[in-house]
Amino acid sequence: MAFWLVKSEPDAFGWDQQVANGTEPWTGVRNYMARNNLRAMRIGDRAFFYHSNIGREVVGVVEVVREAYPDPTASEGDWVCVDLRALAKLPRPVALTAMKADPALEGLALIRQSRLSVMPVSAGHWHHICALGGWGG
DNA sequence: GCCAACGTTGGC
DNA sequence: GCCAACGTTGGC
Repeated sequence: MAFWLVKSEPDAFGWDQQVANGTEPWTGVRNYMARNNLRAMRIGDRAFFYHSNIGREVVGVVEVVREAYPDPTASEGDWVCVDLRALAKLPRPVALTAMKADPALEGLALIRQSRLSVMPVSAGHWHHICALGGWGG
């Protein structure tokens, strides 16, 4: 199983909506590196749900339930989306500032490459952030 | 609201 | 194919 992190501005689409919808097509990615990451996702992979701009924290965990398929919101180009299902809310959201300050999370793509919207997370980093969030999952 | 980072576009 | 201009993202 691989681990990922996806970003969303809560203004546009937040964790509460993800939970309300259950399964949600993760559309609108228009960046090649992010697209490559979407394509590499496999059913059963897990991803952190991160609130950018407002909150700036990891708030929950989602699971990949459908692998990459053409993004219906793209009028041209070969962009893809995946379906993500809400799995768990973190008992304690993990703030960007906390992750930046944590030596165990050195090299985290979220910190290094702040503009990427879909990124891989190493197993080590994944488990560390889960622990910070109070989630045993 | 500002600005740095950085991906994309387009002129040459 | 280089590089300047531009647009967008996202932290502060």
